[in-house]
Amino acid sequence: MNNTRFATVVHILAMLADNEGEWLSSDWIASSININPVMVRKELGLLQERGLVVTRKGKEGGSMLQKNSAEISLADVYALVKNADVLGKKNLHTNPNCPIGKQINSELGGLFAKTDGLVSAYLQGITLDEFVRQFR
Amino acid sequence: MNNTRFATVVHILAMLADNEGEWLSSDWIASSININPVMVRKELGLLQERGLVVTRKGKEGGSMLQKNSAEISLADVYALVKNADVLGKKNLHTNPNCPIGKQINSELGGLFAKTDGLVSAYLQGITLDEFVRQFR
DNA sequence: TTTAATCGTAACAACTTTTATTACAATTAA
DNA sequence: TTAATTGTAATAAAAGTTGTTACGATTAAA
Repeated sequence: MNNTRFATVVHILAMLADNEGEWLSSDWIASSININPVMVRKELGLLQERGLVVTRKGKEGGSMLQKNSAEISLADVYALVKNADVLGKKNLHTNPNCPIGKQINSELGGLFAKTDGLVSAYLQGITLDEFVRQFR
Repeated sequence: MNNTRFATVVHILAMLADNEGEWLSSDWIASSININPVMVRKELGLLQERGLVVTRKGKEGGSMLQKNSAEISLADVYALVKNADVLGKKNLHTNPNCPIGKQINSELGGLFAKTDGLVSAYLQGITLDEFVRQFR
């Protein structure tokens, strides 16, 4: 991946986990990451959809974790931000008249899936709680 | 990763492995992938630097494998095309006055390195020979 | 009831990365 | 000498990423 979304979402969740029971505003979180608060709100929207955080609008609004931080894994974050396979994209339009071109995408498909599975399984074993505990 | 370079380089190597001892032109290889031959030549240049292929210029020129396909692993390909970590980029400029902002990049650094290592180790165990053998 | 803070979201701009393409000098086998 | 090929620069086009502004809707508190 060539973006900062995983790092951003982990940062957001780490802030929430470190301030359990408090409504943190997107502005406040953004100022720790040093990015635009709109970017934070976009990610928070996805985190809400997945039931990981709950958000309250209006004055004194903000977000907090909806689940215990021991019940959130980094694989949840990965699934949220994943928009490409670990090994990248296939070349669509390979030549069907070439033996290699004809079959390679099916072979690459299997390889890509296994590689992604490996990463997800690894991240599944790391909870937000464990990750944040390192900060203390 | 959000590009096709891994798929492209594997395709190139698969073609060369499937035609051992023959000089394949970048045009010929490109026509199987259905991309521009210049893209193929760029990747071939990197493969040469790493001693994986040898290229001959001029008429009847082209490329062939320099190593046995059983001595080339997909980790070699990954190392060649890798330009970002599996989990993406860190947010540089995090707030040093925030306990999370201050430490998160060091924590993420460890996580990113372990994840990348996992992928490389997996790919290390797959040779080009094995991969190409699937086509037969 | 009013005010002020906050979210949600659209719209757009700026920047970076990726891919495609053209062109041509240098090289080499026939 | 010719024709095919590589190497590479230059540039353009497309796609992806990040930053920013703006503003309506919502909500707690004064």
